[in-house]
Amino acid sequence: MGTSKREVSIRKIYQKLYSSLGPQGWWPAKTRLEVIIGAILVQNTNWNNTKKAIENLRLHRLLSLKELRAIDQKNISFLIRSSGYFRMKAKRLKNFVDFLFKEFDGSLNAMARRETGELREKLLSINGVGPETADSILLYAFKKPVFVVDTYTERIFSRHGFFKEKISYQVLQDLFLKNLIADVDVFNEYHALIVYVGKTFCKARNPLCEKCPLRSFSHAI
DNA sequence: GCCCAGGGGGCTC
DNA sequence: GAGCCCCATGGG
Repeated sequence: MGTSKREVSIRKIYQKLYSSLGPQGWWPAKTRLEVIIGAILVQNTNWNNTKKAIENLRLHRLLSLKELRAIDQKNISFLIRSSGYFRMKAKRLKNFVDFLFKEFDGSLNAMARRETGELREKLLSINGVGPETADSILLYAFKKPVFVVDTYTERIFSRHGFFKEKISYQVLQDLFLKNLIADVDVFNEYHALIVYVGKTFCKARNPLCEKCPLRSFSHAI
């Protein structure tokens, strides 16, 4: 399992996915704050239910830092029920807003100017923001060159022989960071394409490998 | 490091 | 209509 072969495959798989599936148009949000809210609400939940919660917040004029700061947590939780774990997630939204006002005077622009590594550490210090959520925010809200890893990434690349045993978030992320040129647009599309393949073909229970664009990569490594 | 709670909505069987 | 899964995380 040579390093060079692995590097080539990481890039070839991206090219294959992009050429067969095209751009995915992520992140589906109108503003930076919407990306952040979506990243928290989508945790362990499908995007459909998350979308309903966001539209509910929009309907109540709550896609605003001022309003989110002012409103009671319980009122938020009622509106985001569809995204599941609604009490927890209302608290997590509040945690982020509190963090932003405490650290950056409520300014996403001020936050965006900080260095990526520092920002990642700060995001991870927020209760309710783990590595995947932090990296999604860095990449999709702040356009920082960070590769987002998720369970689909692990499943797909594990099935294609990149690793045999349980792998840490960091090691999996490094596999991509080391083998790709740091490019926000590529990182954006690659993660989105992986999610699409994971949802559509590489399912946990009934894999549709015969229809997967990556079927010819079954012995990639 | 493992195990469990958080939870609605859609899909499968 | 029961069972499973979904763009995770934190606490014990």
